[in-house]
Amino acid sequence: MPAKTGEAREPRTFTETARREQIVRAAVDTLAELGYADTSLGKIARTAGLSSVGMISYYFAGKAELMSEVVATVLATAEEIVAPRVAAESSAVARFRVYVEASLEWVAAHRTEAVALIEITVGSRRPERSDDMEVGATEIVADLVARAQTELASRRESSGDPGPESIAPHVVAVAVRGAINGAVGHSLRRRPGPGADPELAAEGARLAELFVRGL
Amino acid sequence: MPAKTGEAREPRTFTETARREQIVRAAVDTLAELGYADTSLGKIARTAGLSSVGMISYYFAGKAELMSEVVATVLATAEEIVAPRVAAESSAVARFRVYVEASLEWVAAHRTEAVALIEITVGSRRPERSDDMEVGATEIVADLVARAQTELASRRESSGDPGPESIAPHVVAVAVRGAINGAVGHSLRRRPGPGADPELAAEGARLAELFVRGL
Amino acid sequence: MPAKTGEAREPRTFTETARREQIVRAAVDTLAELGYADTSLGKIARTAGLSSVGMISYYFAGKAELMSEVVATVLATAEEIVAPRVAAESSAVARFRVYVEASLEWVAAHRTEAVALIEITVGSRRPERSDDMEVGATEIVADLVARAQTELASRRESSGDPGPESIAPHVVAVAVRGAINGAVGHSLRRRPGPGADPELAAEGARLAELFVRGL
Amino acid sequence: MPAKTGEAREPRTFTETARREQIVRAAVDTLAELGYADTSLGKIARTAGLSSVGMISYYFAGKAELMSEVVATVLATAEEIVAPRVAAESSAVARFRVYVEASLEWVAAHRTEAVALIEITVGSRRPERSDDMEVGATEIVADLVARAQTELASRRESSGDPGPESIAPHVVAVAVRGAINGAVGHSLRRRPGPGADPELAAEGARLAELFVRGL
DNA sequence: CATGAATGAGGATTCATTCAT
DNA sequence: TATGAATGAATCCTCATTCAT
Repeated sequence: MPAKTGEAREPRTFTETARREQIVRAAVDTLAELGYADTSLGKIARTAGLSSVGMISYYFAGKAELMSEVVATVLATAEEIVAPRVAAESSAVARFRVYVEASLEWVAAHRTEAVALIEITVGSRRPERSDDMEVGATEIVADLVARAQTELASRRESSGDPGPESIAPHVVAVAVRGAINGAVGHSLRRRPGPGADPELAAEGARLAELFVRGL
Repeated sequence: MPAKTGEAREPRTFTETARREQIVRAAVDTLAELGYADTSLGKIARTAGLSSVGMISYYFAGKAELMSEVVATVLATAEEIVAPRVAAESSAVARFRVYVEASLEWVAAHRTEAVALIEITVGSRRPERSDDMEVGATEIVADLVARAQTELASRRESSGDPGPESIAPHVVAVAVRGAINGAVGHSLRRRPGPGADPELAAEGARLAELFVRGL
Repeated sequence: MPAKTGEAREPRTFTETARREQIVRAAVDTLAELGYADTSLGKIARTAGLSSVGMISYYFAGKAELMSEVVATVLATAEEIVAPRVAAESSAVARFRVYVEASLEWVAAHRTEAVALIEITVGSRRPERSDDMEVGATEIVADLVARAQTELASRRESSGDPGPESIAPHVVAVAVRGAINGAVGHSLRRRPGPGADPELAAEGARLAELFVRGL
Repeated sequence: MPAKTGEAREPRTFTETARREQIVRAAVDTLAELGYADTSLGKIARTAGLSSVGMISYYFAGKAELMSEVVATVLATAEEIVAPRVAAESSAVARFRVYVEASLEWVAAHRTEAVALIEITVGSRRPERSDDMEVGATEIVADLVARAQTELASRRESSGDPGPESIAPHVVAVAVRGAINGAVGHSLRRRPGPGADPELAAEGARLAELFVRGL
């Protein structure tokens, strides 16, 4: 009975950690391939090369916990890529631009993970931390947007150009997040199956430019 | 033996049409409430007030056909709203702007249908006409974008202002579609349950402005 | 989706009623043969001669509902036997005596049902109406005891004999119920397997006499 | 490789004995709390604070052996209390009376153990020594009853009072055992959860009086 | 001594579909 | 037209047991 996660941080043995990772990876693949509705523990077990479905139940307290772990794991890898690149920029506008670019690059390189994330977010009604994730992401973007707008406004002010009125950061943030997710879906429709999509990465700069102009 | 297909256009009697509509409506409600994964024919039947599941099987060849019908029906009502408003505009930029506004207005007024649509699109991997729908919608938007960009370019040319380079219409289109769908998801997270979301409608103009600036 | 019982009194078709009875009967037999812990829907289905376990789920909302139905059904047949015989007596002491005798006669003739009842009562922690049943039965007996004691007291009073102090009706009632259930268990240990136990019926009069003396 | 049997009387090391006791205690608690049907080795292990289920399998040959041990252990403690008190009495009637009182006192003080015992006896059909135990107990009581009846008869004879006919000792014994077990069940229904039930102890004298009158 | 890994069977339940009426 | 009966697969999960370390 190892699992039980969420409550206490029990020490994890090596094999347990390895197995959990293996299962999470298989879950990601299965979600991306079949969609949330057709993803069952049995299919995941088969994908993982496990003989019994019970093995998953042995390492995870239930389907919900597995899905939560998938969300947490995938989000962590995404943040690992995006966050430092954003932090490295010195101007607010650059930070916003890099967020969009880096997000699309991550999504291009980890399309499978991105699809899995979206599947869980949309497919599952019970909030398994995935709602929080989209909410959290949107708030982060809204903050980036607000700062970029302030920066732009002060630049214009010094040049005597009033410029157009700012669009509510929150609206821009929702649009940005939607555009990123939409790009993933579009990519999957254009080029089904697993693997990266270089075209997607190339869209990053253009998408960033699109939104920067809109600020 | 009525239904059975979506291909052969058999004449439909009155009660048959009524029943199908009733079932489709129940399917939409159920999808929006429970999500694709938890939507079963049984649940739909209960929502519809039908005592037997067999009734659905009687009018629809299978779950897939019902889902296809849901997609088709919902899409039709959306187009009914958006298309004429777009057509009524005289300039290409106005048409693009109105597309975004009208889309968000429809989505605000028919949130349940919009959610059902997204659920089917994302939740199920078997293409039940919903992929075609998103592909088609994106193409339409791309066309609107391209024409608006041309119009803007010719205006600038006549004023001697070269202006910034245009962003690939296709990229903009994907972003627009994604932003619209994202707004729906966000609205649902912000205000769960059925019913319209006025806040959503109010975002339309701002979202449109955002993208027009980006053109 | 016929079942759903407990909430509304839906009309029952003939086959449905018949099937439910068949399943309840099989459940009683299985409970008596294997004990609560080893009684599964699968075993019940096999006993009932049903090919699929799903059939039970089709007619009962769940295992709990089936168990409740078993309790209700068995209790009803017991009451049908015992209640009128008790009511037919004119004196309170006779009513108490007949309650014990009739109870043991029912238990002797329907040993299987009696065992099933005890199995559910003891084996299941969630109160599926079976706790209420034992509580209710005990209260009824306590009432019979109290009235019989009053009657005996008034008889003694008229003869000038004070007699011994009365034992709390509630204690007697618990003892009576326990003795009846204990007799069932003992009978099963003495003569395992299904079928009636005439010896048990014969014990009724003696058991009744035992408790009447104790009043 | 210690346990493995209940037959061979291998010498037990200290830790082994301690572990077995710990597990048995946990089994008793779990049985009383969840009932036989919901008691699994896993639950017992958790109750015992053991991290692995395998630990139980290491010390007991199987679930059956553990249950047998539970029965044996609990019975031993009960006998330890009841037997000497019975033996201390000089008259047969007093011995019978004290048996009932002491039994209820033990049951009141060790309600958890008593419930566990009943759970195993009733819940499981495979005779795990628990049948023998109830059979044996009944025989002991029957003997006490017979001797008490003889004693009473000889007393009456010397006073010239024929008195009522004796009730078969065996019937009385079954009733007594049933009443004791019934009192436990009733106590649990009245006051769920673990811990002693003083009310139960108080019933002992009244229950004893009830049966003595009946002799 | 003790643990954790692994397995395979069996648990209840839900579901889409077919069929007879 | 419509209903309810029936089926069998598939779902998630729990369990007792065995095994290697």
